[in-house]
Amino acid sequence: MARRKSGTATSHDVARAANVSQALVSRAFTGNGRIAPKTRERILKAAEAVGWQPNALARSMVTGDAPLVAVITTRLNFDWRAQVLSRLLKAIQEWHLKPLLFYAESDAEVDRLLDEALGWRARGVIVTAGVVRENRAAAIIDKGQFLVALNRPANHDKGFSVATDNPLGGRMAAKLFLEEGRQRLLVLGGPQGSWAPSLRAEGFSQAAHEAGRQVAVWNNDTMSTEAGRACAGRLLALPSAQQPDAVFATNDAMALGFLDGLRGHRSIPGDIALIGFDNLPAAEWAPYRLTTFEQPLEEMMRRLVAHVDGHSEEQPLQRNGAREQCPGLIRCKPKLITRMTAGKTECP
Amino acid sequence: MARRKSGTATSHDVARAANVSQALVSRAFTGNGRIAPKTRERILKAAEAVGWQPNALARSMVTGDAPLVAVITTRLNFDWRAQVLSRLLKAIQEWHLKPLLFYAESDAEVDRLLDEALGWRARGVIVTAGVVRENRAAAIIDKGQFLVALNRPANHDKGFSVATDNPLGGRMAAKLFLEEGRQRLLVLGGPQGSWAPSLRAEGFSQAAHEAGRQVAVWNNDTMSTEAGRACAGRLLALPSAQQPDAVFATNDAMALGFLDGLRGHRSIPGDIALIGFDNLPAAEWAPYRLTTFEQPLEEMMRRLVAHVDGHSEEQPLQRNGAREQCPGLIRCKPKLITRMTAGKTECP
DNA sequence: GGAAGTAGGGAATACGTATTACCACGTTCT
DNA sequence: AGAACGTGGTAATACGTATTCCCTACTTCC
Repeated sequence: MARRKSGTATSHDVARAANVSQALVSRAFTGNGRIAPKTRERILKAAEAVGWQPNALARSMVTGDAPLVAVITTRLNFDWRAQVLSRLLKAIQEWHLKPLLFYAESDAEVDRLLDEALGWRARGVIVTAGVVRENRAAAIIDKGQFLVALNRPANHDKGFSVATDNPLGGRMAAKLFLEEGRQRLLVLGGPQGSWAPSLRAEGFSQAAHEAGRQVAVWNNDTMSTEAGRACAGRLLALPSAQQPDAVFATNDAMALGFLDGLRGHRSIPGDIALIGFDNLPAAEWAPYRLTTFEQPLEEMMRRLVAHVDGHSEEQPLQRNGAREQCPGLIRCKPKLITRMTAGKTECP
Repeated sequence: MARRKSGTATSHDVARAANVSQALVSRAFTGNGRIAPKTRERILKAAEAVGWQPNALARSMVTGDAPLVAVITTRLNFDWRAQVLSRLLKAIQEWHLKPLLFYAESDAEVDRLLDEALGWRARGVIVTAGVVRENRAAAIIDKGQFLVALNRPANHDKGFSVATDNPLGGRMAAKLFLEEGRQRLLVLGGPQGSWAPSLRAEGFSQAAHEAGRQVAVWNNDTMSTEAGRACAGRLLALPSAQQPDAVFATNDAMALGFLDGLRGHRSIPGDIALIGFDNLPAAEWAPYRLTTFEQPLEEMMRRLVAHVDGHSEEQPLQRNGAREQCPGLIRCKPKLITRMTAGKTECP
């Protein structure tokens, strides 16, 4: 199990090479104590020669603070996750923190991974996949670390959750359909108990109900393109009087598959209008031209990292107590990207 | 800068709570020394009560071995990178290592990030983006750490490179076109000096030349869908006598954009056959049905991690000295996925 | 010219854990 | 019964760095 015990140089080696004490080597690299510029220069050169640089582990131990952030993620198969992770990594890097990644195949693994993350004494944990059980959330926060959940509940009073304003997105989609005069509304939802997709569907349904329209909801366990294609088949099998003329897919993957399933059978947006969610790159490709919502990833990451760094004195844009049951929730407004599948005045 | 100095519990606290020495607490968690099962149980319970678990940093320091792997990555915008990273993270996790991610926006940043990675005394570095300069590679390997490059050269005698057999893929594509009787061949290449795309293009050209065919190569700086679409426009503007009837795109992103650019103007594969590389999820979507090469990611990751863990006694499948100038190169065979755009007997 | 102050640098210690050396005690074998 | 041995545990030390406290020598000011 144990590897090399001492192959690498230490600050003492550098000290010896530069004819100074080890303390000075440390000072040369941290810039904390008093040191003459000339000797500092000499030490840096000696370190270069020896091929040494500060051991981040030892440094973290003595300062009692490791510049690490744990990030819980999962398979990057749905593209959206890749978009999130990409910008998250960039934001973390710009904050001069190091992301330690934990890959959770299932929600059940999250607990164990959180424990491992705690073991590294990271500044905190960013959860982009899975569910954080309340007692685990408490364990993290009670130790003074932070907990940030992305598009999911933090499950703790002092937890922090950054999310798109999902209900608002749903309401906006419904509003657009109603303005177009659509009558029979359908939602392609996520799994039972999911957070973001359910809130999108709820917002949509609520706005539709207020306008006196009924809404059908079809839940999907995977939210994949395959699921979207299956929904298209299900729709085509319906008696024509019951067929929806407007569909709100709670993510783009489903919307794209749905479009493919309808291709050749229905005209879009003539027969059926469609709105997605996420604005994946593929949404603007020629065969799709999908009207969808862009989540303000830049803003979300900014707010997230701000909280990470203890700047949690943020003014939450909107807090609402009852419905989403998450005190530390920051919601960012989604932006409608209008393309061909909905919202355009029907062109010749 | 400095955070909490001592908020968290230590093994001494646990020892006190369980009425034992600190050494026993350590033994209870590592299972290394002799300890009575009964007291071990008691200690574990005490730790649970105190809310303590081993400090991975301190542990790494004393054992002289941190179970960390540095991973250099970049923007996950081209989907392919997401596929790679996803499986890489999974493989690393299964190996009980922790991936420390470094995000490089440009090749120039890689040097600095490698230094940071060295600072964490990781077991080694996995490079999936950017270029490793030779002196940096040497710095890593001379310290006894490993260096693995994915689909790029390791730039060091003892470096290790896991890649698809890119030239083979190119040759296979050319062979398929030739069997179909295609006459005018075009390659959508990558940037000047790129590694994998260039090898694919070279393999293709070489096989074509052996059969007496000429090959045009169009280089693309970004290899994005937009670049592919631009190439389609360029092709359509050509005099019809010069228009290619077979195109090998060195990645799927370009192939997909190329298809979109041709849509409505040319019939595929009647007028033009097309082969891509990577087998992105979108390649099998209804509007594309792209014939392409799947890279054996599972195998690549397995070999990669095997090397990471010091099992570098691997028998390289194929080593070739001269052409690719990389002694520790492992090449895995790409797999042709035949769909509509090439290789099918043209169906009614 | 002496006193006060300051800059530069060294010795020692702490961080939290794993591990080695060592000790006490009970067991087994002759 | 005495010796050899195994078991369960403790004290002390090392890992590599940051930091505190202290000392020396040099500057500056009256």
